[in-house]
Amino acid sequence: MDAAKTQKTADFFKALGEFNRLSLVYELCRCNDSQNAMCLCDCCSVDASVVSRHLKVLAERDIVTFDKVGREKSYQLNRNEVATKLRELADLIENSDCKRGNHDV
Amino acid sequence: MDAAKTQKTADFFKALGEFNRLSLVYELCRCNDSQNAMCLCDCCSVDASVVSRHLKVLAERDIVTFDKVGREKSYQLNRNEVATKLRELADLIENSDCKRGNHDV
DNA sequence: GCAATAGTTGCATGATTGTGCAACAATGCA
DNA sequence: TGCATTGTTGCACAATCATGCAACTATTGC
Repeated sequence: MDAAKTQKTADFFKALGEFNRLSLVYELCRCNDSQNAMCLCDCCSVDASVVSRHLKVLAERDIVTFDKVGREKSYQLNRNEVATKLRELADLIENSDCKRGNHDV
Repeated sequence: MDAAKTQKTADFFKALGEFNRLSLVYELCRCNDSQNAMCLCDCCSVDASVVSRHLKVLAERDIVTFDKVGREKSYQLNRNEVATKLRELADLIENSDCKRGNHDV
């Protein structure tokens, strides 16, 4: 596991590791339809600028994606990507150890 | 999803979302045997006090557990707990949406 | 008892981060 | 064209956090 990859994984977790950002993820998780930023503001009681910045972080980590339509940005949860990453780490943690010779995952 | 639970999950991710802490997790992941703190110091080039504090954070989140034997503390990764938590969120993210009526996970 | 080893804690510090407000750009609508 | 709506960005500020050092406790071994 090289340092760059470790850093990237840490950044992924860090993005999920903040209350309001995780609330946004849950909100997007609940609704199958994509939501615009103003709608997402309602789920966490902070300024719109804060939501904007949080969504930017989530998008940078590929946790959410968005389509720009007119003046609105429509966000949706990147379900496959996020679930896959979480399962990858779960598998690594559960299965890799010295005895099985799995040193380098 | 109530706020307290969301906060707890966020704290779990935050604990994994820091480079040196994640490196410690990977290090414990690689070796099936439990490792003492001084041994774990080698995997990230920071002061022993820093490692001590990081391990404390990981233990508070149930990511690692330890046995105290004499003056040494022997750490091991809480594989089941961590893998289960990661898979739970993966399942939630992949499966829950309004259409399936799964609002409240 | 004394020195060495393992680990923790207090303190100071620099960096990062979350936040609100105000100003701004861009788009839609009347 | 004028105005409302959506969203972003600059700025300031407070809080959190990662870190190193030094001092400390506790245990082991001589």
